[in-house]
Amino acid sequence: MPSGSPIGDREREILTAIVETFIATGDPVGSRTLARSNREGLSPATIRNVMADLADAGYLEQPHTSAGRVPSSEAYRYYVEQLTGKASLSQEDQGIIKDSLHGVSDVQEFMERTSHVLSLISHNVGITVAVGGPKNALEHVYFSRLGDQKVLAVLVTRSGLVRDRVLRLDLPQEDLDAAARFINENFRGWTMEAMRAELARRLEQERSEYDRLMKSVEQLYRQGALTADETAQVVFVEGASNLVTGEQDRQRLQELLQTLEEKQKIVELLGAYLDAKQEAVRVVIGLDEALPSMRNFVLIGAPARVGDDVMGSFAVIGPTRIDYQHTMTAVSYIARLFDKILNESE
Amino acid sequence: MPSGSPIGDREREILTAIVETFIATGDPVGSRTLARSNREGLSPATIRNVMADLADAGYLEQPHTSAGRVPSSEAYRYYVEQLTGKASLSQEDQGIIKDSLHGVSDVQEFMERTSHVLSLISHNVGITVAVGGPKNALEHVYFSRLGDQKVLAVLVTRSGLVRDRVLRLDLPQEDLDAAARFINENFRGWTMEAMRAELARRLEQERSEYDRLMKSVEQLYRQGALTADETAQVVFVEGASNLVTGEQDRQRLQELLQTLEEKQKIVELLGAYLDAKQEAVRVVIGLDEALPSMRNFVLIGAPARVGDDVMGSFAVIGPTRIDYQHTMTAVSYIARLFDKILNESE
DNA sequence: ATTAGCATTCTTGACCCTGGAGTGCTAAAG
DNA sequence: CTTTAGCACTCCAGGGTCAAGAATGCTAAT
Repeated sequence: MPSGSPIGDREREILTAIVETFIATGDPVGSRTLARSNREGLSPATIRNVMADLADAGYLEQPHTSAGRVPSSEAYRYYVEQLTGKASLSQEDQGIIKDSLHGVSDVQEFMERTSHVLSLISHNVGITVAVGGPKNALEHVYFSRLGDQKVLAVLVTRSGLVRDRVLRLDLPQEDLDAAARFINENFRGWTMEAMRAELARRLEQERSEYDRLMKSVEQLYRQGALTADETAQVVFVEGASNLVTGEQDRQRLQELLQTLEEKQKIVELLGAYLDAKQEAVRVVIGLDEALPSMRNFVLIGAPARVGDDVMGSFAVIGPTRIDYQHTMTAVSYIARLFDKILNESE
Repeated sequence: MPSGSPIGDREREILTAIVETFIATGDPVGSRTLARSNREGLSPATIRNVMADLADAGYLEQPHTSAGRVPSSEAYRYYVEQLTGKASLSQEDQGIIKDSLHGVSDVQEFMERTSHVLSLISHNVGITVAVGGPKNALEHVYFSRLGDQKVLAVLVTRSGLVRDRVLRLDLPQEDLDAAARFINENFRGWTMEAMRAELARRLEQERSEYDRLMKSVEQLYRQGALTADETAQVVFVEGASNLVTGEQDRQRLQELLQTLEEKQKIVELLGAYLDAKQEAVRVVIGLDEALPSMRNFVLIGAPARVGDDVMGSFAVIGPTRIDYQHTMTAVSYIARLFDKILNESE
């Protein structure tokens, strides 16, 4: 054992070889097969020794005594770190993306199509989340009386995310129009966050005055007409059928599909792991910590940003033996494309 | 054989018994089991004779020589017709529905939650489609300049369906506002269809005049800002995980899931079978004619209507051995609830 | 018109067996 | 000290056989 340093040169090489052949074949890999495909002619016995070391160090696991080795989560993490990230997306994939996203210019639609595209080119589950985050710039609001006691509030952000909700309010249309005009004139272009803060301040200040306008605004504000925060997400999950090809048994498969149906959970998952600050693609190995049904599944995702605003996220969920390099470049490509398209369209 | 009349009294009884036990157990049912559970003490041999007749008439099928009989599509159709439709939904199910739909008042949200509810209480796939049909009454439109050459058009129907799209247009905001005011003042409450027709007429008429307002309106109209027709649907498919429990093999399961992911196909399917005119629940047996992957699956659906306007449809898709009675009452209950809730909220 | 009896057919699950792949250890070779 | 060859051992996967069970169709008796 190369005591001390966790992994030496030879170990690294063998480890990546194991990970790669396992990803390719799906079968536990043994010393024999490895020896054959290895560039430097190492004998199976040598490899066996190294493998034993790696197993001790926690990088490999044995399904049972006389089977080959399977990479552990640790191994995948290590493997992913090794990846250069230099690869670029194949012409074919770029073509698929271009075709699907042709002419799209608003966030929602981009997200919807993208989840599909991601599932197509990754052959796994493509997920996108659009959050109406507090950093979004307000384009305008619109209120419309729907019937007795009901008001429809439509809120549009600069990037084209539309959020509508029905409120229980009883205001005449003219008051609604006045309130909308007031907000649009004063706050167009503000971030949701800032707008809400300022609005709260003014409402506080002018509390005493029994201004009709401000009263309407206050009621709307209270009822959440102006929120477009984390709870206002739109989630797209596509390509669940790709999971059937995997080697899970029925039960696990069902649990997986169920989990994917719980959009809320998915949003939390992405939210928890995809840091707004980080630019690049992030790979999360060991999803079962958050979601037990996701044992042996990984998340490859990136935040969706326009300039410095985070509009949501892109992700692929697939088995640990996913094609990391390919998926990572795909996700990253799409994230960059998103920024580019949305930025220029403003 | 009771020659002539397709099915006699005894035949009918035995046929329904077969269908029911097959639905309950999922195994091909043989003469022996049937004889035991049958109220009038008929011997297995007698039953065998009848079964042979029914098989000749095309109501039963044999997986293989020495297995029991399985109902054919014909048998299910016959069985469903026998159903009284008198059953009412259990308290429990009503509770689930009430809880999920509490406080919902707009179509979209109703649809979204309903697809979930349907999948929950049917233990199958729940589907809802909201179409912005031409019969919808216009509540109002709103246009907003998004950036260079881009306009966001928001169209709200009386029932709360919101349709937004981005157009390639270059008009100043004031023109957009004027156009919106014009449309809202003149056409609020009209059906989309009528509004579009009238608008087309007026545009035609006033063609010569180079009215700035009408020019804006025309451009918007041309770009489809005012369409909310069949192509503008929102589809919700929920509960695909329920299919895993079925006895399909991997391949079929995957095909099924893929089909369900193709929302467009689903919409067409519902559209093809759910006639707007019919009031009640409709059961379609033999889905594979339209969608090969849907062999042995049935559709139980009803149009979603508010008054006389069709807003979309509710449906459950499940295996032929679904609980017809239960599912039918559930779908019908929801369809009625939809009408009730949406009607009163207007 | 029913039913009992019987030979026949076909699936299903249990069981056994063998081949192949892989491991770990020991001892020899570099 | 590192590498390798050899070998005994373990375990899974697949194939084959077998017996049990469930139904059937037919014939003959009621």
